[in-house]
Amino acid sequence: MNMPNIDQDALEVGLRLRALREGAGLSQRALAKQAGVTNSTISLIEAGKVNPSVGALKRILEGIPIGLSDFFAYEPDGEKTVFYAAEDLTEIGKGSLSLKQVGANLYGRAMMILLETYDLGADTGRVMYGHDAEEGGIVVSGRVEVTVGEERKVLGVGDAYYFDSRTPHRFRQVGPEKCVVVSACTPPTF
Amino acid sequence: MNMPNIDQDALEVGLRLRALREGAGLSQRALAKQAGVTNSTISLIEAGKVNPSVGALKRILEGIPIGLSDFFAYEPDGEKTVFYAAEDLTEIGKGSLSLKQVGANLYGRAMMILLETYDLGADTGRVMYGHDAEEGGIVVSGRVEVTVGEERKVLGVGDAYYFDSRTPHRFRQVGPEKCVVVSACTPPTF
DNA sequence: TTGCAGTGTTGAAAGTAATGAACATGCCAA
DNA sequence: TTGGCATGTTCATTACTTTCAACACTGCAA
Repeated sequence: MNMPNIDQDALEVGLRLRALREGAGLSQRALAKQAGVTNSTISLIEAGKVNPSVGALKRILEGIPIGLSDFFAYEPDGEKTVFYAAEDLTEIGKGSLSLKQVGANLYGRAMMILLETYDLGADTGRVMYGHDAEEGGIVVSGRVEVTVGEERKVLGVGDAYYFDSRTPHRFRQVGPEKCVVVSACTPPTF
Repeated sequence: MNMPNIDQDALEVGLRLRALREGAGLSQRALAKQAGVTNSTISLIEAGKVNPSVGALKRILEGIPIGLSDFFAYEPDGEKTVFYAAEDLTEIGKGSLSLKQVGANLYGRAMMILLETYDLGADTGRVMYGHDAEEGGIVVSGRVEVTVGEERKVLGVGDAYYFDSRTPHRFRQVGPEKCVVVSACTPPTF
């Protein structure tokens, strides 16, 4: 009598919750305590054996923390996507640095692929990512000065880089034309 | 024993569902039939008397149709937001036309405010929005040629426009510098 | 009026999620 | 080994969502 896809949805929710919880470094009991539910509830949800109420899920997600909208932003339909038209890239950039992401979100992905466009004079400033991740890329057009730790180098077309995101790093456009870089990085652990 | 905010959340979900259902022009029974649940379920959810399961809510929303992520994108926390830092604007642009939206979504809003940046040569092409809406804006820098219906005019700094979105319209950057426009438009009715 | 079709609401019963207390397992130290 | 402490899992009970059927109401037509 029950529609079979309910189990499918419940399992999807469960797998996602487990990934997020483990990514946050929390045990079922730790998250349960913070969320005000029992560890059984989380266990059953993660195993896909129940179809949680939105209230329960909301409280649990608050302990991670993540919002319901972001949680559901990863929908099963999206995971089938393989090809992306150029205009379908998700724009996440700000200012003179344009970042176009392949896919609308990172959920379930091991990598984030970016098309980075540095306008003339674009400069990320010195940034220090706190999360444990790695990133690398290849320059497609223009030139960019890359500083990683104590090392500094101007990269041209075809040049590449790869480093640990925890190392302080900086990108600065140089030369007369915009710089385009295709990069990849492991996502921040939730 | 129960936390009082559960009822608050359930009511929030209910009010939102009712607004969306009525906006879609569906009766409780019509939506229930399409979603594979009973009208009682929808009635109780909308009244905030129950805390629906995600499976039930997902099936119901599919009949509207709207996804869970979009449904929850309107969160009570978000409605308090009044000020937005420049870098917090939501980038929704594509290609040489950058669109930065004030706020992450339109739910509960009567208007969408955009910061539009047209790169050199940027051109929207002739567009025809099917929904009943109105839009207007003021040029902040640069120059843009605007075509609305049979009328065409080049707007400079301080110039403005206002028209019905259903009228075919086109924006094309002209002159030696990028063009920046602050615009507003009424959102598509859900 | 009467009947009919539509609307949303409300009861008791059926079905299911959440609880609380067990259980099994693995790891580390004494 | 033994104990202790953490992990995730399972089961019967409790609590709640969902259903089914009935209800009250409105508008419209015969």
